[in-house]
Amino acid sequence: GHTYTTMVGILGRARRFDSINKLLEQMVKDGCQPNVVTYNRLIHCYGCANYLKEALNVFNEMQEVGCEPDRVTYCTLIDIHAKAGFIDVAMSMYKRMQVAGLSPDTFTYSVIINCLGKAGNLAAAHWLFCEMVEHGCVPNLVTYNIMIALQAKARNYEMALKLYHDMQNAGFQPDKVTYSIVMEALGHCGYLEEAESVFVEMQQKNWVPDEPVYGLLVDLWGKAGNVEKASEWYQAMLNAGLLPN
RNA sequence: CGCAUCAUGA
Repeated sequence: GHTYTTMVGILGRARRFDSINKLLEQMVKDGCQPNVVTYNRLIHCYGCANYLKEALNVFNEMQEVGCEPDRVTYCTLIDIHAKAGFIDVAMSMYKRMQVAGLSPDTFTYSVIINCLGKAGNLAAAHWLFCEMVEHGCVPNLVTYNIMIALQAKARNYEMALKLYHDMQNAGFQPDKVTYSIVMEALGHCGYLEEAESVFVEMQQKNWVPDEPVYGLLVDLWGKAGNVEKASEWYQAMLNAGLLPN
């Protein structure tokens, strides 16, 4: 049983779907019933290959043979559908798993929140953020980063900054991504000096700025019409040994 | 019980 499940994982990574199906036949012939993990791996492999319909078929099949989908099954399905842009399917899976008495983990919540936000459904994203807390699922650094980015994109800059502070109160140190999101928000507000001071703070915290961070500053100053500042940051990037994209 | 899903700035 274990060996078969392991093989399904290996073949899945190699995208050998025909071999997988043969293996499953063999497995059943040997009297080994595929278990939840076998199915979960199968669903994940189909999802990665963008065969979402097949993934859903596996989901239905496993229930027909009396194998109850678990938390990972739902998380995987939500994950692959959200990433492929099928938020409606992801959301209905979310509802289904709640009916089954399960709730997503922090990763899965983050994926859904991010996708809802990207689709412009900020209200739903925020609602889900609240719901995950109610379910006792603790937001982590990435979850906060996502929420800050969404608020910033919706131009709710004060809300973004509030979350930025909430995050620190919750005991999370901002990382490179947080700083870059905050800098972008400040820049779009026209607070370019503030954005630069965030850059300084970031370096004080020993974060090494990467190309996107420098690129952001070049872009912000450029859009503000300050060619000197933009060139300055461009030079700083080159001095840091980074190449423009 | 374990194995299996791993998200954010360009």
